[in-house]
Amino acid sequence: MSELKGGAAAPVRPYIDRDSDQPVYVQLADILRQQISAGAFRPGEQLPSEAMLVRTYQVSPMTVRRAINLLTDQNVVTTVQGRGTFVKAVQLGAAAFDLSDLQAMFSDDAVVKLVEARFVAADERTARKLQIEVGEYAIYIRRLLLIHNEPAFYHRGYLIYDPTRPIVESELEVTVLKGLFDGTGSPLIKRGELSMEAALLTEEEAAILQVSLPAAGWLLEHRFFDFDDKPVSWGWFVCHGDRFRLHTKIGLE
Amino acid sequence: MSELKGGAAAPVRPYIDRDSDQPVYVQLADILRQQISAGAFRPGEQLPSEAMLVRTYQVSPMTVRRAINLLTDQNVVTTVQGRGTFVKAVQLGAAAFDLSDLQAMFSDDAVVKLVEARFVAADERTARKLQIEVGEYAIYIRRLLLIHNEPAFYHRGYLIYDPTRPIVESELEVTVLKGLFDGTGSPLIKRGELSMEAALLTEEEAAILQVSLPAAGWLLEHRFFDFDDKPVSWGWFVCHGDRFRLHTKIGLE
DNA sequence: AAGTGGTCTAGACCACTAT
DNA sequence: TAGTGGTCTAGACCACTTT
Repeated sequence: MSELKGGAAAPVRPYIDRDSDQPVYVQLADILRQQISAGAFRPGEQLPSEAMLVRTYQVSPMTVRRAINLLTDQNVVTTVQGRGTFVKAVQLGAAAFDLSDLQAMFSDDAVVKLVEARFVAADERTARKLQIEVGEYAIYIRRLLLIHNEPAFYHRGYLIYDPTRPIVESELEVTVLKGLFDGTGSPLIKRGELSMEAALLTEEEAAILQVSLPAAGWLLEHRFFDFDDKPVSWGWFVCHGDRFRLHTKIGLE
Repeated sequence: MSELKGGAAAPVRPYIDRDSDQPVYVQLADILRQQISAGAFRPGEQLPSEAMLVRTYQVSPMTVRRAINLLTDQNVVTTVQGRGTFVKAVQLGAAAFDLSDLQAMFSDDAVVKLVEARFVAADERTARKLQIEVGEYAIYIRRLLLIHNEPAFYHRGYLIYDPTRPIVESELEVTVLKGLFDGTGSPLIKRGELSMEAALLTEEEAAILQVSLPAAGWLLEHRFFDFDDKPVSWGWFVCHGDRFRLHTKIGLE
């Protein structure tokens, strides 16, 4: 009867199913999101008040609150105290690219080949980044990450050399690179700074990645700190531009 | 007495200030985060149970819940029903780069110069992307974004031509580009797909951006959909690799 | 004054995990 | 069985905005 379009049933029904395995607040958020998506509330427009939603859907104020909070977290609506809840317009600046695609590549058929590992005396920049003295020793490592036997990532980095902390040995292993992505890595690391750049590959980088020049690539610079807030490593992942893209979506659906 | 290190006072006190303007749940989350950051709970270790926190800090279960939820949202802890709450290890794969840096550039001293706008017959790829027929007309626009009078972004794109919807005129304006970033843009757009690539600039791109070849740059491809889920535009922002970097942090602090 | 979102309570009940 | 997180209630009180 109410099937306006003769297709599949609507994925979200406009009422709360008390026996569902989905929490009520998730159901309510889904209902509202679906209504916004269908155009019932346009960007800039006001949603029904929380009190109204409480009456409409017969749930407690706290549950409505949680549903609305979900939508604010998802960048779908904004709330203004004393005024109401409003639908947000799509915002390019809110787009976020995460490294899960990269993570997927690592969990694949990945093999790390250690190209070089040696002690080096820190130059001015390295010393500053690792917060050590110029001329102090650090460990310089170069590694190549092969995926399906093809060179995919070239990693160079400096590691703090501290005989009292056995972080160095483990850092050389494959597992650490993987662990960095999936969170099974060293519990000694407290935080990290990352920055990403698009740049021309150097001759060395192109040679080791087996691409011909000129070529563009990603440079992912990273620095990690321990729980004393002291740097433990600084380096770059380099990857040919053709080898991956970052993807994301904004808005609804 | 309890000043172990004779420095500044600790920024977060290990108790709840009922008169603070910060909500209790935020204060509690801060306390726990600070304790984790200080090494009181290491990655993998278990936090005190919620019941324990209720007793310790004299707050209601719901308030503890909100504090813990904050920390899970911030990727600091994970909860496992029936087992407990555990500190997360730093996870590279969870790193997310957002375009707020880019947004900042747009809100600066930005001027859009319309380079070209004309009707084109859609080729196979354009037709597919805009979900129109091959040979149907679309609008092709090229724009240059100047920041402090320097060419910064080169934007090319195809727009749906639909006389019934006056989206075209407004799309040509500066405000739309800005609005896309800050969310004041068209309320007609429901969602978008974005993808980012590192690539060599073409001769045309390099010329218009006034850089010499070879050069590497960012390609930000975007496609936007209206509330009928029909594509309204498809295009790319191109930018010289030196002109910006993406930054982010993972872990605590 | 009336209406809005924001916080917080003090419990109840449930689902899951360990022992 | 005891302990854990997860949901939900039915209100109270507050801060803010609009009329």
